[in-house]
Amino acid sequence: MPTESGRRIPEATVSRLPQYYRVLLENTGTGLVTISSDRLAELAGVNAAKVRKDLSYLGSFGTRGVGYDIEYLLHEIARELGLTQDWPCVIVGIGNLGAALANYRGFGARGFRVVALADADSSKVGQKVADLEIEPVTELTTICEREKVTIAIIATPQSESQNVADTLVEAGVKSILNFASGMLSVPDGVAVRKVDLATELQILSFYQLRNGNGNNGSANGTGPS
Amino acid sequence: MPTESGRRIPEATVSRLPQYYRVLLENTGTGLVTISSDRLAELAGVNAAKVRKDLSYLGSFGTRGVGYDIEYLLHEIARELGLTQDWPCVIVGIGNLGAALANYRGFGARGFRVVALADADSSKVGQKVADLEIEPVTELTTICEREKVTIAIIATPQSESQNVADTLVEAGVKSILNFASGMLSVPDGVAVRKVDLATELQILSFYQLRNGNGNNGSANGTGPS
DNA sequence: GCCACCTTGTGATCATTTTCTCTAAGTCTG
DNA sequence: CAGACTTAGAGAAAATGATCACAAGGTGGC
Ligand SMILES: NC(=O)c1ccc[n+]([C@@H]2O[C@H](COP(=O)([O-])OP(=O)(O)OC[C@H]3O[C@@H](n4cnc5c(N)ncnc54)[C@H](O)[C@@H]3O)[C@@H](O)[C@H]2O)c1
Ligand SMILES: NC(=O)c1ccc[n+]([C@@H]2O[C@H](COP(=O)([O-])OP(=O)(O)OC[C@H]3O[C@@H](n4cnc5c(N)ncnc54)[C@H](O)[C@@H]3O)[C@@H](O)[C@H]2O)c1
Repeated sequence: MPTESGRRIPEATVSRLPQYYRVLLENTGTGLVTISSDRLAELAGVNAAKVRKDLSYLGSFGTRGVGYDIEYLLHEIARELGLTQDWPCVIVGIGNLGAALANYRGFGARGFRVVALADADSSKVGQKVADLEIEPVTELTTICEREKVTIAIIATPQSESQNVADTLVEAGVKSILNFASGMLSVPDGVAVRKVDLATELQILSFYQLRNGNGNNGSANGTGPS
Repeated sequence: MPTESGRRIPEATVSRLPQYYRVLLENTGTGLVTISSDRLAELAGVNAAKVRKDLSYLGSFGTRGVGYDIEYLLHEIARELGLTQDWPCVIVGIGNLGAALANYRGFGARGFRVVALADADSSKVGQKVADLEIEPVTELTTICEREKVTIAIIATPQSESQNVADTLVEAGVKSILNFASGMLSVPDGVAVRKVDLATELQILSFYQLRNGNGNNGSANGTGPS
């Protein structure tokens, strides 16, 4: 059910667009103007046919015999992914991981701006991390409204994650990135993605056992739930 | 090309086994002895038929009319994922993220033990993080051999990640969890999994644009590269 | 022991994703 | 300007994964 045009972009494609985007960005300084699907595929670590199929969902703006105009392609992907706008983010749970994320200057670079931090621990509230003051998690609703937060990052212990998610959803947040290990129940229309260390390690463990089967694991975040 | 039996476990199934494992673990204290595919599916946030299909790849040890014996199922999944053995891990790049990972007591719990830390910054070398002394990255080969490292976690800047990976592969490491954003080229038989914040956020951004399409994003780590 | 009830395991079907192949469209050289 | 060459785009086929539907097997009540 696409918002504007008739084309529907497959989930698998969506999860690869950021990779292409990154690779293209890395090629903007090099004087290159165009890039072929072959080269892009090589840099992104995927199959060239896949690149062409993926990009064809965005429209047909490659030039046969030449390739894709890098600037234009960047612009199109950015538009499709919504990277042309600003997404204010909040991080909930400023422990080991939350603090590292807050200090991470690197995704703030491209539209994702951490605008608030929240924690339940009163001894942490008021402390400054990465120039932001940690606020009490009881104020979460207020914070989200004040800052027009659209994306929330949960880095609390697993036991608290559902509560926090409920509050966030209540406050109108529509996208959640969850670092706690459990599953989150959210209403339709709210997107959740999970990053789970333990899962990743366990998958590696599996392939370690079956070593030499040529299966390279595979990058994250791609598949359907 | 499975190691022992004739059954081959699909990649998609492998990436769900850790979820089942976690859910089952959370149900060991509750006095419950068995669990039905329905209940397990609900707790893991997937379809019941999928649970049964997945588990059927491990063999048929459910009891019709009753469900699966929790202890036995845990044991079987652990065996399949190789969680019955110890996997010594090294973390390379002890910055914001690397330090958070090193301090994280939680995956050390189940077979994954961080046994060494390495960094290129000489001012960090010798410091202690989580009771481990940071060693120079130039010693990486020695460290891997000394500690019999099988899984490496890369948390260096992206620019260094390929170099580090090459060294690790050289030293015989067969599984890499990469937090840097780029792609890693590794020989066949080495598994790489990637955790990329920027990618996750960008995917969320996409679904934020197309809001209300009923697509919940979907959990990570499932899909093929 | 028979019967009503549950729940697994699996063959069949459907959907999605990946890959292959080939054509059409363009560039570049001479 | 013609011909060689490069590369996107699209249709078809193959592979993989999700879901359905139901028979087979097992439990517990009586
Ligand atoms: N640290 C890591 O490397 C790592 C890796 C993978 C997963 N995780 C997961 O990320 C989460 C956080 O890990 P961590 O190591 O940072 O833990 P942590 O204990 O260091 O931090 C958790 C923080 O959440 C806060 N908190 C607790 N309840 C809260 C609530 N209801 N609302 C807001 N804040 C609350 C705590 O005060 C604390 O500051 C855990 O679920 C963990 O499993 C962490
Ligand atoms: N911090 C985060 O929340 C976060 C989130 C997502 C992704 N990342 C990625 O994780 C990586 C690390 O992020 P960070 O915030 O910890 O960065 P950081 O700069 O804090 O830490 C990087 C560490 O790597 C060390 N290092 C540099 N070159 C090295 C080499 N050749 N060998 C060994 N160590 C080396 C540095 O000395 C430093 O200690 C980056 O690639 C970043 O993009 C970080």
